[in-house]
Amino acid sequence: MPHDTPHIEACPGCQTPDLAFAQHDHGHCSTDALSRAEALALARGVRLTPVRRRVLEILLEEHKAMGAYDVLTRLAAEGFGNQPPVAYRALEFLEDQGFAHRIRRLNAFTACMHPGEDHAPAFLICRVCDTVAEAPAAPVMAALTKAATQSGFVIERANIEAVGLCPACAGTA
Amino acid sequence: MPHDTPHIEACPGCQTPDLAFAQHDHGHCSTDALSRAEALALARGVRLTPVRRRVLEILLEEHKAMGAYDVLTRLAAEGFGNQPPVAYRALEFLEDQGFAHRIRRLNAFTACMHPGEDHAPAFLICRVCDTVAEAPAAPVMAALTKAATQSGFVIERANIEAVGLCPACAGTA
DNA sequence: GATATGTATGTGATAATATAACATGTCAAG
DNA sequence: CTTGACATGTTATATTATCACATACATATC
Repeated sequence: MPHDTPHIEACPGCQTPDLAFAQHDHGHCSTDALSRAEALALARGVRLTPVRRRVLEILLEEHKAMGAYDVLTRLAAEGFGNQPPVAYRALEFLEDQGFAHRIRRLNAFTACMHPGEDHAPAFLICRVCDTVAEAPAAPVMAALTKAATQSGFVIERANIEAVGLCPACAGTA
Repeated sequence: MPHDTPHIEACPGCQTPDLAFAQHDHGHCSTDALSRAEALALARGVRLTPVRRRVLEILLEEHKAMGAYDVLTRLAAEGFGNQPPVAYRALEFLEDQGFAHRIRRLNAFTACMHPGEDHAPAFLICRVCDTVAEAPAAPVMAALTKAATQSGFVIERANIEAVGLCPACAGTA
């Protein structure tokens, strides 16, 4: 494990969804997520190749969601392929591995801030500044699972996305 | 009110998400939703024009989600316009009025089964038979709102969509 | 080291989804 | 009967996503 200092101590803010909205040491935030992804890939025997790694880095630059074509533009500028499948494949890999999430509402992707932590995330999307935060959604999923179970429905995957105003933008308005 | 017999008595199954999954009097189910929409449109002073009404009828035919282009094909065959905006505008109107819902996961639309009831729906999407059910999501929304509020985030709209197996398809497998 | 095998990437083409912009038509108020 | 607001039609185009096939690269085996 590359984490001799527990994540919770190194970056307390990372435990809360406030993180994305508040000022924080984003450098740590992103390098931590990246090193976690690297460790997980190693452990799982999957390859975090240059394109895949670069896409993750790009997604990690900001707490925003990026469209596949935005990612592709960046990749192309850096000498990777410039056709859509290049971006979509890398993004699909990252999503499969839980290193990134797809935000259906935005037709876009965002880096996972807690790779490997087996979380059921809900996304809080600020419609003003476009910041996307992962909120802890265990209680939300529990309620959803309960409702589904009552109908005999078996949930395999769920996406929970909320659009609204982040603290900063709500304050300004 | 066009509902002298309460909906709950006329169609007990309609109060539960089981509805969409179970055998039921779908004729009642759909004419009821349609007449509710008509009444609401009248009350609100908005116009349920021929195209809009027809799109709602089409969506009401089944408990499935339809893509805008599928709707458009049907409209065109019936003498309405055959360009995408025709379908998208009608669908947008229906969604704005709460007569239909957009399922982001499927890039598709489904009729609302409880128009006017001010519900926060969660959708249960069967990946085998494509049935889409509206589950009561008040507890889910409550949990989500709570999580958001703790971060100072103000939710304006949310979409909650789950993919999995409906009772029938889960039984078969 | 040569080579077979699976996986990853590159590329061209195209499919599927969605919107912009503007012209025309319709309805109801004044 | 005209005006203004809303609705529809149509052309064009933007955006998002996938298919199909060729090439390259890693690693396991001989």
